[in-house]
Amino acid sequence: MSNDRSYVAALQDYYARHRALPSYSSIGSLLGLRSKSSVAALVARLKLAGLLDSTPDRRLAPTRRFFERPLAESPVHAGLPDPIDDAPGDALTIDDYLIEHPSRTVLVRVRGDSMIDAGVLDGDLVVVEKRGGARHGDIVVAIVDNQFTLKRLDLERGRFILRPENKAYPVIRPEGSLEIFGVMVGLVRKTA
Amino acid sequence: MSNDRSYVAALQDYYARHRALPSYSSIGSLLGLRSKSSVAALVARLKLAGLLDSTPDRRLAPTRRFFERPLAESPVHAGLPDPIDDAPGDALTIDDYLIEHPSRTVLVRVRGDSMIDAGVLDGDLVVVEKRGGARHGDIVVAIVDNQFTLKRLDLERGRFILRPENKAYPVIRPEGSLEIFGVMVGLVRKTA
DNA sequence: TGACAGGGCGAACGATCGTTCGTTATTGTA
DNA sequence: TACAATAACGAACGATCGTTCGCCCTGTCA
Repeated sequence: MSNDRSYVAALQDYYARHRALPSYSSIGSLLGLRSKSSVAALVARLKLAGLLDSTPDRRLAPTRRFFERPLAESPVHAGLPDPIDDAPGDALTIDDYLIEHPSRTVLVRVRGDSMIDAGVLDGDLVVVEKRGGARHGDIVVAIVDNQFTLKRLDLERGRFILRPENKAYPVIRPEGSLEIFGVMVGLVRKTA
Repeated sequence: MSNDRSYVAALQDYYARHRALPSYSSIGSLLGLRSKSSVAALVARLKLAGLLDSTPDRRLAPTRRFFERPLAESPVHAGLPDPIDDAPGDALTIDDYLIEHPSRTVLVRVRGDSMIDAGVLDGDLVVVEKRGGARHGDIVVAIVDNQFTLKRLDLERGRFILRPENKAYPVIRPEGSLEIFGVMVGLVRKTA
């Protein structure tokens, strides 16, 4: 029922505070349900609604939908979309949005404007997933002359080249093998 | 031991996949520890390191630190690729980095390429701080014809105008007052 | 070389978990 | 009014939880 809405809200608050879901009995006292079976029924409903899920070891876990914000009309400008609804909507945090494999992901500060035509500016942070296997077309962090460099990986006559996205810079044609540090999977910029 | 590092990595990946931490025995089989007491010792170490925490009902929960990503600040890099290892360089969460005032901050999806020369591409997420007071030079989200639009706020003969960062688009000269929704303070892009 | 500390093992334990089942109260519909 | 569906209760149960304890390796270092 629509009572469930407020229950979900309480669970969302709890999760936001602790980054974990409580146990059934804790849910109970949290929501004012005295019986664990009521909680079990609620959980079943929420699983059906696609808000909750179970991990492989049968622990309760929120789904992506759990984090979606409810549609709220902007009080001032009728008919105006609340911009948060245009947001990814399925991510609690930006980190979660950008980082799929935390253990393999690092942030690298961009120096220079050699990728400016790809919308990568000096000072930006690039989200890099460390892996060897990159495909042409990817923007990669390569190791050239013992230095990190961010370039577009491309293919030229069957050989990999590193192409800057700025006509003022030359294409890099590595001799021998090309060492790929990782692949750019995202970008973060802080303005002022 | 620095073995803990790989343990943490596995836990981070697990959490990224399920948005919940596994139980002790699951942690055990996940990490190759056959005894729950080994897991308990590990958990104690990680709590001491400030990576894990307990909820009021004694459930395991990650701390903010758990989500931090290493930041490779210097492009200069001598040894083999692993800036992760205890690099004095700091670590940060992207949310903390970008969002100073959570309650006033909102994400807006960019549509179109009118700001491409400012490195803002179609599909990017713009971090917007809701406030009326903007200064010329700021990139702002304005409300024009009941629609959000992202433009550079500029001054022309004492009047505010909205300047796209793309020569193919016209400058917007609002008649009457100009309604500012908020100021862009950051940008997030997810790359395939 | 011997002591020691760190990390892991394995068994045992009480506490808590989530499930199940039968019951009750309320509500909307036939 | 009768009936079905919904939401909650409360008790009981086996399973799993996290803790604790003692023991065993394996490096390190004086």
